[in-house]
Amino acid sequence: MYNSNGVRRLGNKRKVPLTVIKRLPRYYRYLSELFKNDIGRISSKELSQRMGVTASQIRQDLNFFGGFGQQGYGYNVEYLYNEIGAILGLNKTRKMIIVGAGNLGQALANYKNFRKRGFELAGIFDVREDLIDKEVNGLKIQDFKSLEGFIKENPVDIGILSVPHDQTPSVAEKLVSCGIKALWNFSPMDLKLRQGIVIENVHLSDSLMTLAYKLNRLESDDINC
Amino acid sequence: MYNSNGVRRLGNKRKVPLTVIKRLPRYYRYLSELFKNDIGRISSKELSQRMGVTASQIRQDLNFFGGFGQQGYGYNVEYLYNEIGAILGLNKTRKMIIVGAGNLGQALANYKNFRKRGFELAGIFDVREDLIDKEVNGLKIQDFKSLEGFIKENPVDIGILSVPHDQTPSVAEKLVSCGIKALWNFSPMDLKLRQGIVIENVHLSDSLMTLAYKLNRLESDDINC
DNA sequence: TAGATTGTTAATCGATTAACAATC
DNA sequence: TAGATTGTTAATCGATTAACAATC
Repeated sequence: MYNSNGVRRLGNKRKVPLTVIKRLPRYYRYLSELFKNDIGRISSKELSQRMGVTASQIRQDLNFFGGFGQQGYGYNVEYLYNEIGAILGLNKTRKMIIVGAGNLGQALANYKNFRKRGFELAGIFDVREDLIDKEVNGLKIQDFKSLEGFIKENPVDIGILSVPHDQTPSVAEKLVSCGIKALWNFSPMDLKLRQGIVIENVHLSDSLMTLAYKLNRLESDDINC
Repeated sequence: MYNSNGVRRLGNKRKVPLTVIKRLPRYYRYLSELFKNDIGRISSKELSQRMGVTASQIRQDLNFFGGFGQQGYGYNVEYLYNEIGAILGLNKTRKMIIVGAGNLGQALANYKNFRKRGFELAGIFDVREDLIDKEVNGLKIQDFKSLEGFIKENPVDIGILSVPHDQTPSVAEKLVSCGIKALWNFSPMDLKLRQGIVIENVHLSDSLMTLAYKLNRLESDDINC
């Protein structure tokens, strides 16, 4: 089903652009803060000022998913917070495993916020003998060899890849062959995604390089201007 | 100085959009791979196929910074690699400190790739008594109280914030008051940036929520289509 | 030279902002 | 009711893609 611009529609709705989706977690964070501070309602204008975006953009973004506000009133904070959570799928629990129990893997395993949002760590795996059986946040690191068996016994939604660079493709392949459909990739390498697999790449070094660029420009502006 | 579209120009050049800048590290990674594999030259077409973007976009992006190619030949891999590195500022060493030596802070401290790109870790700080004096990647974790004195003795370019959520604003303020102009922020909170300070936020939970959204949509597409 | 491929301008596409009728 | 603020359409802006003359 296509609209007049040739854009695919899902059911009755336009396909939501990725730019919009990436803003949802940010709205969610701000609404969470408002809710914590017992603020019951908010207008797009007020929220736009807090967030440093336009009110138009907020209303446009939300209306991809439905009309959550009320003319003359604005938005009910708790309601909108829950709705965005539901859109993001935070109302259903997602089981995760970590592959690669080095520093980063262990740091992620200890991250408390995930569980709060409905993400549950089910297992941690590594190939390194000295790490196997070590306990991290209440879970014993398991031998990577037992991964396949584990996934057969325990359904897993999300695979977290915190393995060294050169092992990323093969580990990703393994996870996908075990039926995992979502990969959260921390290696500085883009994973080729096949149909039916979703991926989020977290390229820390890209972010640091971007920061270096900004700093450079800042310094040269100081000199020139 | 402004061009016909009213866009500010820097010297003779248009201001480079952030979207373009964020793509530079990715070009840099791909060129690094090509260089490692002894590939001496590449055309925008060939590179576009490897990266899954259009050749037009590559040529447009590069031409914000200058003409690095040659008609009929393409781009010299080593030259372009070095040029992009220079644009990103990777040819000058940047001193960094980490504030917050929890799991994430320690993971970052152990990250080997940073040094390779010219980022040098100069210090790690925390308030926790049990962490102070612990050695991480050859550096002793220092008392947060000694931060100010340390920065006076040792010039620092980049401050890495891996402290708990609620301490982020005050620590950021402290770093800025000590003269640090670039912050790499890992807390799930946007830092308000004042004039003359540059920030990169790494919101891990935002990325995970985006992944959850994609997974949801994937599953509902499976059912509907 | 002929073929290849850039740098750059023009055309298209998509995303953001503005405006306002609808309505709480 | 009058004022406020949404949902939505229209206008603008910016980013991407296409096209091609320049030239190696």
